[in-house]
Amino acid sequence: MSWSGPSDGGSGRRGYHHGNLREALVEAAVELIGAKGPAGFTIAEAARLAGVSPAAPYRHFRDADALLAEVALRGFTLFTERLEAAWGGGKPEPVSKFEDLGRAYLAFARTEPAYYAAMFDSHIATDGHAGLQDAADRAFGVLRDAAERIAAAAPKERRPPALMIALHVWALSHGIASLFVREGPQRRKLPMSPEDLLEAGVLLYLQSLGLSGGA
Amino acid sequence: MSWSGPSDGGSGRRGYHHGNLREALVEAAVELIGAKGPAGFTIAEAARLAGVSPAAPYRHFRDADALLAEVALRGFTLFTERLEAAWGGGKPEPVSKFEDLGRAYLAFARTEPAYYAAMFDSHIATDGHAGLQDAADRAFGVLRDAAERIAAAAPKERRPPALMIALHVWALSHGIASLFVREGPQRRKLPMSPEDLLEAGVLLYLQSLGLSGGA
DNA sequence: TGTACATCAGTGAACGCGCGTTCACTGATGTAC
DNA sequence: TGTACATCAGTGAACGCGCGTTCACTGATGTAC
Repeated sequence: MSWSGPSDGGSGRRGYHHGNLREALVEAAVELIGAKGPAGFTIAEAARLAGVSPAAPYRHFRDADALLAEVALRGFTLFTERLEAAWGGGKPEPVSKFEDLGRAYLAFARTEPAYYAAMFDSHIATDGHAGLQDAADRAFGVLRDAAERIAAAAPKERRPPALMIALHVWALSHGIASLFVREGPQRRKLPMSPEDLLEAGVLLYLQSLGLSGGA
Repeated sequence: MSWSGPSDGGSGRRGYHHGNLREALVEAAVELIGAKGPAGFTIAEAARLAGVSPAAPYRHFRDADALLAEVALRGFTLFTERLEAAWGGGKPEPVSKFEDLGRAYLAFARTEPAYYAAMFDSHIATDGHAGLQDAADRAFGVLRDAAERIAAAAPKERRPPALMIALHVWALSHGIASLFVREGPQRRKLPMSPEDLLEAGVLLYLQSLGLSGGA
């Protein structure tokens, strides 16, 4: 009955050995986190979702935390890619590309709530999960590089510190994403989209630094 | 051996009946949330901490969510008080009191991490917990009123919308609190305190609106 | 003031559940010769 | 090319655990008369 060789028809399972269980577990974790938040996922349920016995995950992950950290790691990597793509080296026009970067931040929180939650809501201890801190640093690095480019437009003697700009814009983006994109009692109706709110905030901010055109 | 009447010496327990179990459970929940996050607390452990059988809490709370919602509710109320005290009606000088308001926001996140987590990290559904949304609204109201007072300083024909100011400042404060005050892989070393970062951001922002003196 | 009674708040035992983790095992895969 | 063997990845059964929730109960409190 099999026309397709060793495959079993799309599940990825190849008989007794799964073939790609590590990937399947990460995908399952993402799905579960998306459905119930970082607290609502368990190794056992991820195993079930991957169609495997509850002992199997331990061949690939030390414990639930390690799996969660892997999801966060991939989340930061994906996040970095999305931010880099949006920034695009700041060409052709840095300020408008900087706005695109902000929009990409919110878009990520919106379209990848599971990754976003694993990255920012799971409160994983960073030590013991090598690479996680680095991955988070790389994501922030995109923003910092962009801020450097933006700051460079100011005359040298009154150039604002790029790191400060990056921190302000990051915090504003994260705050808007947390308060107005995600669910919770703090969420409220806005008279505008989160994207527009962020754009207005960033433009006003850059304006006060003399880095953006007019009132 | 008892010099103090019906008390049993400080635990609040008065014999068979606890006397104030509802309060004790809320306090226990706050303590547990502070120690392990909103996900790491259970009704059973709160009962144990209050020195009571695991069935007792059900006389006071429908389930764990109801207890968590009560913590969040009290958190928002306390938060409102702190913010109001810091703002102090904007006297004597609105802009500097507005900065105090921001500092109070961060101070709350720092000194009351359990309440802060219950309010912003627990992802309680707001429906079914009457009063929670209102309490959150009142906290935001302090910020919105302050923003209105600040905006009123601008000439009428080019006065920025106070709601927008309130939303921007709230998001910036919340972002800084989430990223730089609380633990997690996203937290990084800052070249300044979160308080100074917020103050600089708010001043620059107000400046672009023509609402603050300076550079 | 005393007594009977109603109400209330907490008990403790019990239940079923799902989880994390371990263990000896076994089927599948890859490799040496 | 074939065979023996080592290694690897998943099995399934089992364990102890703590949780949420229920139940009939009982001790304490308050109140009517």
